[in-house]
Amino acid sequence: MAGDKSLIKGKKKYHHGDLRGQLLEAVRHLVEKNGADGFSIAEACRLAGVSTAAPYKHFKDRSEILRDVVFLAMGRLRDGMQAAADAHPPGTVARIAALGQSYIDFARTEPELFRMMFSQTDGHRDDAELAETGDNTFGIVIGVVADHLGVAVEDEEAKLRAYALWCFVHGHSFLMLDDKLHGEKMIDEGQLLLAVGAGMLPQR
Amino acid sequence: MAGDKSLIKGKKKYHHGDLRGQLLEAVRHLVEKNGADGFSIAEACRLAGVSTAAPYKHFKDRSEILRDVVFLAMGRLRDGMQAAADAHPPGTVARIAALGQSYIDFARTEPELFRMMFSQTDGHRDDAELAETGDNTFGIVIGVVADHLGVAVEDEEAKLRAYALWCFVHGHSFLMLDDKLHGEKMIDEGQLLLAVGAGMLPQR
DNA sequence: TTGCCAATGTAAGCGGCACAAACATATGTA
DNA sequence: TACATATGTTTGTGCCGCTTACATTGGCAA
Repeated sequence: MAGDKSLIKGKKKYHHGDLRGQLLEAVRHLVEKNGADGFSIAEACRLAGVSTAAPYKHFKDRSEILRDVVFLAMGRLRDGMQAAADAHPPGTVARIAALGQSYIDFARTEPELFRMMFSQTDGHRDDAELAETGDNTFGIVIGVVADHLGVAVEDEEAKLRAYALWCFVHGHSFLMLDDKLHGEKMIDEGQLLLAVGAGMLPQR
Repeated sequence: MAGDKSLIKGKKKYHHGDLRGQLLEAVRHLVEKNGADGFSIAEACRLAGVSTAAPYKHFKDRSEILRDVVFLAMGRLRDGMQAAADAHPPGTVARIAALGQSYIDFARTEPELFRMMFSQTDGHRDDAELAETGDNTFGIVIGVVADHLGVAVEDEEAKLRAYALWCFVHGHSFLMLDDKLHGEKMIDEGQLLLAVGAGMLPQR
């Protein structure tokens, strides 16, 4: 019973236990550390303590590993946004702003992963599961915006405004990550979010 | 004189003539064809008809080649935006919208290159020339927005609105490339641009 | 318990790539 | 004409993605 599941140094077991999960975690960690291009499956294998061929028992190829890492991340983004929205009363502008802030915070906290989620130059553009998760997330935004407008979620203007909000928040996230303003503190993110959430830019 | 500079099949010259330019063009072509990850320097060498070691007489490493490709692209984006703005009278909302449309058109026309311009996970975030070109481009936007507001380009609100516009256009460009709306034709891009350019989203 | 099978690991090797010598050829200029 | 320099090739190294053949393990049926 002593040292049952613990991997005592040197006492490696042939079977890993949860290699799949460990690999996904290792890849996520490496992506965040070295960027989406600056890592290799081989390095993740070293982290997990297995041979470089082991991953191919769990994933078809490198692309599939990345897909799963992205899929997990998209789930976390969605859950975080849902929680952020739930922290404010329905119909309020604050609820809309909190949604956007949650999105931006994710980008700031896990920049390389966030970048990878939207840099899918691979074949994942047609992946049904990924698309569904993304749609669910956008659905949250539409719902919150529709609440604020007092219309049904099918309303075209709710969709339009939700999309415009998404564009704004998405664009700001990337420009921020790329430091396109070179650290200029010219914007009050929270205030701008409130204004955009309310449907207009600040007037003079 | 006959066949002076033309590369007659089999009659290869030892010196290439403009390998640097040809490589940049080859890389640009490959990036647009296969995506930012789906190409190799070696493949570009094959296109240019030289050995895989030749590029290192002109570029320090792969990263520097990509930097230059991106730099050229950023120049074209800037010039295109300037031309688009010049096609409309100063102060008009149409001028603002044309700027944004030019940006979006670039993204649509050269999607992979556009993506690469803003996926710099390499060390190019601190590159002075790149930053300057980007600043110049943003300067165009600020100027056009300031004109419309009737204020100086140093005005904080001009900057703020210009940035908000950039965020929106940038975000829409990426979401469009990633097909996040799955082809849903729910937005009238031109109209939305006009509204955002004027400083507010369409009211019911 | 025993015996076998499927799951899951390793070892070795292939081809491709980025990059580094060392060497070859062309070009411009004294 | 001679030489320095720029620009190309050949050859080689090490890493990586991925494959194939083989080893080990755990679970299940008899």
